[in-house]
Amino acid sequence: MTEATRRERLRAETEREIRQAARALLVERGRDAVTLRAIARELGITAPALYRYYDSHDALLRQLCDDICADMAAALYADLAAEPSGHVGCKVRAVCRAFRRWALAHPQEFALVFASPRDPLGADQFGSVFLQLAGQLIASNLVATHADDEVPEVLHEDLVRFQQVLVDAVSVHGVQIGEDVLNLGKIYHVVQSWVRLYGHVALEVFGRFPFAVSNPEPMFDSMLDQMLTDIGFQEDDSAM
Amino acid sequence: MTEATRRERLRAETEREIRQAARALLVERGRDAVTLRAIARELGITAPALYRYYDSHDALLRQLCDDICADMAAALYADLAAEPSGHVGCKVRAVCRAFRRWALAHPQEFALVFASPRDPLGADQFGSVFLQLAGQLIASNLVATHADDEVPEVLHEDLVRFQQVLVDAVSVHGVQIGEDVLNLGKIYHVVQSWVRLYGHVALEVFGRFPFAVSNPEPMFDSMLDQMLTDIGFQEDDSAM
DNA sequence: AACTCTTGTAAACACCGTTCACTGAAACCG
DNA sequence: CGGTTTCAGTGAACGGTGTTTACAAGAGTT
Repeated sequence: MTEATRRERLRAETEREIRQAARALLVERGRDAVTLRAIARELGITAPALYRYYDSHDALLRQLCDDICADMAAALYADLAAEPSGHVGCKVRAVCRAFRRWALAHPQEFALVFASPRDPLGADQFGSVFLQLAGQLIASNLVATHADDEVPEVLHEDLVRFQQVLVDAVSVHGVQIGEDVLNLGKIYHVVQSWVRLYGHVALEVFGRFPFAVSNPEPMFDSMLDQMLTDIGFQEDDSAM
Repeated sequence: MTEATRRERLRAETEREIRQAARALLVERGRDAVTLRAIARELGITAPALYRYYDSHDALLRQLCDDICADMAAALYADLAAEPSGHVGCKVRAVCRAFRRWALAHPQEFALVFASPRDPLGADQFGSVFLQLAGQLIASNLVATHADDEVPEVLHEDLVRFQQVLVDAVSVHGVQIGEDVLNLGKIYHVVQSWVRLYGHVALEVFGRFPFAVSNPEPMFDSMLDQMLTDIGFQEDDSAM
């Protein structure tokens, strides 16, 4: 079972503790509290020892981002699995709600991952969750279709690339979908849905709605209904 | 002319320089570079001297936020004034484009103001610009109307409050609008527009689109068209 | 047993926010 | 005018930070 040497096990254990301590500091006392010395203090070692595990404070923060994304993905998949309905619209709704719930429950993590003017992409970061889900769910929605000519011609190039990204992301999980199923009209609405989903959640987490919303949840659900309608799902289960 | 005493003039001048230096540091080297000592160094004074002007580093950062918002508001108003068309849809488009342009040109400022898990509101901060514009522009759009019963009943309470906020914001500028003009359907779409506008801009600034968008501008314009259609403006000038 | 590799330490450097006792000049007042 | 108050700015200090360096000591290898 434990093929690793004793030293490797200890190292892995320490690294786990480092991540755990960093995460706890972020959650409990904010981004600025995630300090090499604070982490080391938590583990009962000295700060320079952490350089045996990470090249710099910044590298550790990047690792923290990856951990957060992985955890969020797990939470989203869990909530998706807990969704009893096989109806695709219900699944999309479940994931979107899970995203909002997660963000509200983890504001510091959300801010770190989703709202830092960082390196170009981070595509493999959080995106993969949504890519896979979006690809699968849309591929399984064979009913409603949009014509490609609904979307401006200037966008075609980018949307075709995104189409490929979706197909690739899904195929990693063994599911094959024809490109004809995932036409540009749908792709466009997926992007628009991500804009609205992210927009609402970020505004709520950062408290940047133009007025104090006493009960944002129905507003979110209402937006979800509109999103699903736009994307081509029937709305007959909008009360769900 | 200069009613102020010599000392008051010097103080005001120094405060101006502090803000200016802080802003330059934020723009050129990021949030973490906005340091009391760095600012003082720039002015040729020592760090503790800054405590004669601000209670703490945090207070200075808050002031910086306010400055940024004021500047952004000025930029938006300027772009609005530069819009030749009297058509309301064109004005809305101009302001939304100006917002995107400003955010892309000032990513650090945008991140500081719009994406920090801060104090509850900050409503008077950036919001006022949009509130006034939204109120005025919508009030002047007497053509298209939405029925109140389009929006879920659960949202009415919040939307009525926002309605009042809009009316107040506009009345500060001397414009009076009847509450019947600003019905709940429109209000709801204003909020939804803010969600999409903020969502797209934040995703673009933070590089968090699910794929590399080579040319986001047409996508933004396309979204604007959809927003304006949803909000009730005619789309006959969508090519503008 | 001798050797290397790895994980930790302690000391140091330069930077940070913040406090405090102080100086010197501007402003005020009798 | 002279004395006094107000106040912007200083220098030293405290505890905190990221990071580098030289060094110790145990684990693994031969």
